[in-house]
Amino acid sequence: MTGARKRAGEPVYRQVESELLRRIQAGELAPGQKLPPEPELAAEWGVNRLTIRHAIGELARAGHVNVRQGSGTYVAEPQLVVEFDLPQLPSTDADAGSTATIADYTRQDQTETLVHITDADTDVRAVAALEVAGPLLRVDTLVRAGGQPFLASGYWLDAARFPGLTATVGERIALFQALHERFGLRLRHAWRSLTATVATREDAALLDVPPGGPVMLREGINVDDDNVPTMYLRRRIRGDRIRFTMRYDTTETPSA
Amino acid sequence: MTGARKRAGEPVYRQVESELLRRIQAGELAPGQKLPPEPELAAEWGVNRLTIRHAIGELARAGHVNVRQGSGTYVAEPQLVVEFDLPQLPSTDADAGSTATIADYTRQDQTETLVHITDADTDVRAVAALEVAGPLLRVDTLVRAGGQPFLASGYWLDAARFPGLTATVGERIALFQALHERFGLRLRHAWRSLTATVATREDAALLDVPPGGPVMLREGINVDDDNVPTMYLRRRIRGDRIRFTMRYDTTETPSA
DNA sequence: ATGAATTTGTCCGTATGTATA
DNA sequence: CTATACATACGGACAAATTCA
Repeated sequence: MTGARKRAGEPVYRQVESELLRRIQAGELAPGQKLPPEPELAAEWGVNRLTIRHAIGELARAGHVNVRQGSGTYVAEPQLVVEFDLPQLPSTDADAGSTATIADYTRQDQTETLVHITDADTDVRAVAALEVAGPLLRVDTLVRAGGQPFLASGYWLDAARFPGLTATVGERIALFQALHERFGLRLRHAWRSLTATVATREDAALLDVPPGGPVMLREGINVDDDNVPTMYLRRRIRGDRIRFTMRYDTTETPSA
Repeated sequence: MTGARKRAGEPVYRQVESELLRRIQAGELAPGQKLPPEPELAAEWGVNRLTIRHAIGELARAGHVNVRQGSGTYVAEPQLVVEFDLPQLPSTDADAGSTATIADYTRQDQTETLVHITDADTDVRAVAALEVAGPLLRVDTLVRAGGQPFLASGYWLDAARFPGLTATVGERIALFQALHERFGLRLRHAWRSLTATVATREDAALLDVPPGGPVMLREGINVDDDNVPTMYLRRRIRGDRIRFTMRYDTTETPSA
C-alpha cells in the first residue's frame, strides 16, 4: 500500500504545500491564525507526519508561516514595505543609510539596541577587508521597527587604533558620533555590496526568522579622509518582511 | 540505543553540517568535487541517511553544495562578483540595468534567450501594477553568463496596446528596441523595488538553484512620456552566485 | 539503444527529546 | 506538573534520474 497515492505524479508534500498555501491566500487561514497540529494535518491527508513537516518547512522558509516549537504553526503577517526616495540617494556619507536615516524612511517607531560588543574579534571577512593584522573591535546591533526585528548590523574597526571606544559605545550606540567627537573622524563609503542569502542559525535567532529564510546581505567598507579602510560593516536585513522601493521622479523629462 | 548520541546538546545533523562545511572551507573538498554518497556518509558518522540529508539540505540552500538526483552532491563554485561603478548610476533610462548594461559590467560572455512568450497572461501582481483590465503580453527571458544561468526576467505589457508585438520579439529579443521602433516609445523608471526571497519551484528549475535557495527579487514599473504605467517587470537574480558591489569614487572630498 | 548499477528523492512507521502553555 | 506541539533520529522501502558498461 505504501506510496499508493503517488499516482498523481506530484509529490504528496508538494500537494499539501500547495493546498495549505491556497488556504492562506484565500483567507481561509488568516494572518496570525494557528494551523492545526502536525499530527492532525497528517490524519487529514492520511499521510505521515514527516510529509506534513516537509510541506510546512517550505512554507516557513518562504515566509508564509511561522513555526514555534511547543506552541504551534501560525500564518505570517503581511510584508512591511520600506520605501526609499531615490533623489536623496546615493550619498557617500557613511552614515547615510545608517539607522537614523532609515528612521526617516520608515516613519515608524524604531529602536537600535546593542547586542554585543568586543575588542577581540577575528572575523575572517572583516580582517581581510580592513587589511589589519590585530584583533578587531566589533559592535553588533539590532534595529527593531514597530517592535519587530528589522535588521542586524555588525561594525568592525581596528581595535588598536581606537582604544577605549568600547567603553564609550553604550546602550545608546551613536558609533559614528563617537568616532567623530573622540577621534575627529569623518568616514565615507568606499564600497558596498548587496546580495541575497539565507539566514544562518544566528541570524535566524536574532531576526526572528526561520533558519534558511531569505535575508539581504549588505557589506561595505568606509574609509577616512586619507582613504584608509577604517570600518567594515555587515548588515542582514529580513527579506520576508522588508522590501526597498525606490521611486523615481517621473515629472522630469528624459535626460539623454 | 536510539538517540544515545544526543547528549552533546548539538543536534547530529548540525554537527555533520558543520564538519562538511569545514572540509569545504578548508579546501579538503574542492569546488566541483563530488561528495561521498549519502549512504557512505551515513556509515562514516554512524547515523541514519535522513540525518545526512538534513545536513546536506542546509548546505545546499546556503549555496555551499549542489545536489543532483541520480548523479551526486558537488561542492559549489565560488561566488561570481558583479561590480557596478556608482558614477554611472543611477539613471532613469528604462534600459539602464537591462541586460546590455549588465554585459558591460560583467565583461563576460553572456546570452539572453527567450524562455516563453504569451499575450494572454493574468499574473496578479502585474495586473495590479499596470492598472489594466485585459490580458497581458508577457515575455520571459533567461540570461546566462559564462554558460551559467544568471538571472530570469519577466516583462509584462498591456496586450491590447501592443498588437503584433509577440511576433516581433523573437529569439533575439530586443524588446525595448521593438517598442521604440514600432511604437515610438521611450520608457523611464517609475519605481524599482528590491528584496530577498527564496526560489520557487519554477525559479529553481530555470536558474539551476536549489528550491528554497536565496534569490534577489527586483520588481519595477516603467512609464511612457505621459507617465502612464506601461511595463511591469520582475527579475530574479541568483543570490548564491551573484553579488552586486558598488565602488564609490574615494578621490573626491566629502561633499557636505 | 538498452539495461543494470548508482545516487538522490519521497514516504512510511516508530520513538524520544525539548519547548511551550 | 502535565499535556501539547514541534524537533530530532532511527530503520526500511521504493521511485526517479543519471551514469555507464
